[in-house]
Amino acid sequence: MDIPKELRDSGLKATLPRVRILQLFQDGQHKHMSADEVYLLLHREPSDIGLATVYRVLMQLVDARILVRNQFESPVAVFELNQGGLHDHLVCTSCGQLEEFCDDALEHRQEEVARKLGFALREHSLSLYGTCVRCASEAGPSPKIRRS
Amino acid sequence: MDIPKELRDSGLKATLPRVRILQLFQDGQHKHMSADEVYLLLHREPSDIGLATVYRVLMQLVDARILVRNQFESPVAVFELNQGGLHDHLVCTSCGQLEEFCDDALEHRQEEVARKLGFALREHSLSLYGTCVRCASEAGPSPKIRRS
DNA sequence: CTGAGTGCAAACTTTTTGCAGCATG
DNA sequence: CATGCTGCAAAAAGTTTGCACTCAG
Repeated sequence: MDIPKELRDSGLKATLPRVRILQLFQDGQHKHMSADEVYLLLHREPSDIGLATVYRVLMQLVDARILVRNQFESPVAVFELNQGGLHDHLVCTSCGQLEEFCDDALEHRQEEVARKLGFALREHSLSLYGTCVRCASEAGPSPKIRRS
Repeated sequence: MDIPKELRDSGLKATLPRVRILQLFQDGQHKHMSADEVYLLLHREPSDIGLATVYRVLMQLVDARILVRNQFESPVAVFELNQGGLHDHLVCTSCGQLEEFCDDALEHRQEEVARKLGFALREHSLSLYGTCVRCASEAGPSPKIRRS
């Protein structure tokens, strides 16, 4: 899809930082990125886009519903394309591998629980933490995630 | 339960900061607290417990499985007593009201999904966001949560 | 008594903001 | 060419750490 157009359709000027950042997400190389990771990727080739701009652009893209912000366990926010559905995550606590999934039964049951408690459900965030096959089979996988 | 004993059973000396902090949680007045809230509550009566100590104690209590750390939408970590089960949350995005629940069907289904994707599930974090009855009925409820 | 624990202040990390200049539409 | 956007640097906000002193066991 034409990125400048997509931006303009959302009421944003198609400036270089915005185009480059959105491109990073659409390239699909890295589906989940923190502001910092975006900044580093941008600067793999010379660029003078500032970190503050990265934060501003990410926020605008979230407001424009182009991206979604996730706040897994750590205090760093992580962004990804808003692909409707697919907002649930399964994180390997050994290697950090991240799987996405969308399960209708789960979504359904959540609706039900919320209704039972008198809430109108608007959003949800479900993250499962465990060990992926690869790490489970290895003897002592080095924990890259957090010390907690 | 005897708080000093509970601490010693976990291998922690029963020091004043630890006792007072754990007391705050067991009093049940505030089930969910950030480090900052704990610090403020402690200082409602004169006290020289430092914020750094609050953070250290909270971390130790989490390590000791007495507390659980939650990272809802915002970047602030929120702590609560580890009551086994009951780890899911329903947050009203208008007034901030927080309901806890535990739904076997959901837990079960999560296990299943994880297994299907080849993961050994260890933990999960589910947060539902919506509008509670009270806020839904009011005209324009003031959003106290965050602007995102 | 003695090491674990503490208070304070300073460092760190992540994110936000103020402002003067730049570039898009 | 006007305003929205940007880069930089500085400030916030949340959390962690270094160090000398204190207190629980």
